[in-house]
Amino acid sequence: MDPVRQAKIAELRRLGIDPFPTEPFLVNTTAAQIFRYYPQQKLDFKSVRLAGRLWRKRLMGKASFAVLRDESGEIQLYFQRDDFAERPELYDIVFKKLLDLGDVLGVEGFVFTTKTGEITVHVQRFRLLAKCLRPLPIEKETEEKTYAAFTDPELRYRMRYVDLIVHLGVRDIFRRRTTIVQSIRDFFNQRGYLEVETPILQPVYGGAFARPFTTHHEALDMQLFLRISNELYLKRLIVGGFTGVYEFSKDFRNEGIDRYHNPEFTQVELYVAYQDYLWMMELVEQLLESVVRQTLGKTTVQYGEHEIDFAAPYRRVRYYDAIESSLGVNVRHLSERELIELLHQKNLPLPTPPYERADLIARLFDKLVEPSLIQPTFVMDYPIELSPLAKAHRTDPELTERFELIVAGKELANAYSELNDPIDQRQRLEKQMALRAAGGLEAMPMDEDFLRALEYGMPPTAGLGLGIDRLAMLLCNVPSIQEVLLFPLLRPE
RNA sequence: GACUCCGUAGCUCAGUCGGUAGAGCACUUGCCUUUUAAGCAAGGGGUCCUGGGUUCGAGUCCCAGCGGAGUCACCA
Repeated sequence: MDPVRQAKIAELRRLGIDPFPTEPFLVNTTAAQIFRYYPQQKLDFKSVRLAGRLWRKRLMGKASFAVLRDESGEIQLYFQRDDFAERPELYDIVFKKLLDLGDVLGVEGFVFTTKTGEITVHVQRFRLLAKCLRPLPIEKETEEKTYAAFTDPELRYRMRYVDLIVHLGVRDIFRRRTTIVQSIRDFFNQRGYLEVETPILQPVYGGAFARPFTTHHEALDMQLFLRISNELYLKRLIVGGFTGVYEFSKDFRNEGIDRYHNPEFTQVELYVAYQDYLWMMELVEQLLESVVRQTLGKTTVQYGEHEIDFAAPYRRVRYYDAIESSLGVNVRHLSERELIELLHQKNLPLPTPPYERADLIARLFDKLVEPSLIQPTFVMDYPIELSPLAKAHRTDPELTERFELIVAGKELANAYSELNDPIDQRQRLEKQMALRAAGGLEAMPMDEDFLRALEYGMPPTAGLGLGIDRLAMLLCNVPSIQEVLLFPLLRPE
């Protein structure tokens, strides 16, 4: 804490001013409302009350200017000594000396326009609502230059409250993120799908392939995992008779951190009975077009150097065709040796063993094809080896009824016609376990309860996972996931 | 995990060839009744990330560590 400011607290108390008063301060307008309505309706602004942080002081002799920043924006304040004739120390001492930038302040007065044309609140009374004991990194801007910008990403994320105070644009990002989530929720609710909550603490993890976080329940003396996915629980609900369920799911993966990955992240997953992945593609197009329109008021979004158009329909391309048109080679029937040769040719390292042919192909796709897909593109019909929870393709048993939606070179959504044959499902999971065991990885117990649920019969179902963080990155035009997470994971201080 | 860059005042940064620690903003004091990056004048403020080493002397050079950013790898 700043000793100068601590001394000011003592001085305020001596003057009978509580630096942290209890009484509420009722506001009746905001900075943005004043700017919007005052020019037409001046009479409505004879007695305004607003609250926010003291953001700038331009002190002069008997009159001074200041700037107040509230949630809606900034507005200039005007103080005159004459207004405080009964207690001049309120102006000379309290306002001029004891109030600091960053203090939370309530003001009362009338709106006017200065000679230079700036809409300003002429303050007649003010009350300190909370003292700010640490100096804020307040930026000063001119047309050419920004002074003292608060830019260190670590500090911004570690002290997000300061970042939010200082950078109005950061608040906009998180408002927009909430708009995105709400418009997805509205879209699903309008169609009658049921929002549910399923366990975050799971005795067996599944539904994706990732290392989990492990924890322990004392009373049951039981190992538990933070979910890496909620897929298997939502499918149990389809077995249970719901025809459409979704969940905004915070998932946890014990893996590396980079600008696309945080150990906890958010997906929305949707499962709809009696539908397939072709139907789901159309739903996703409608969903995204609608969400983007509601969030931005149009269907296009600038992301880095690209303008991306979310208006339906989206291009559709089959997995092997996408690889062929990108590399000029049909890789589907190449031998393992030929695939390794191709990876060498393209200067790509091999995956860590044990790997299958499909893993080599996946590497080609991930490194060479996916990054080139900028406009929303459905890549369909993935190899069966890569998709253990997806139904085999109706016309080609080596493929699955699966699509990923790629936007700006990154996976945004993943969907299947869900595998509902319990015998096939068991075999596929067993094969995955065998592969893990061969790679020396810790064995993952089979989710027997999930298989039991399937044995009771799951209707044919279309399932979708959509990455909320990635969507927010796109619609906010930010290059890293940390910018759309209020509190991204950091090392301890 | 590998590599590259970075770490100096509350914030953003400069610091030459190794020779007394700097600027702007913020802060403190004074003047100023429509200013606006307000201005003018004066002033305070440093574990130069940490620990070693080289040197008469290290913010600067070397080594190690810690932290951050980026690229790659891992994450089917």
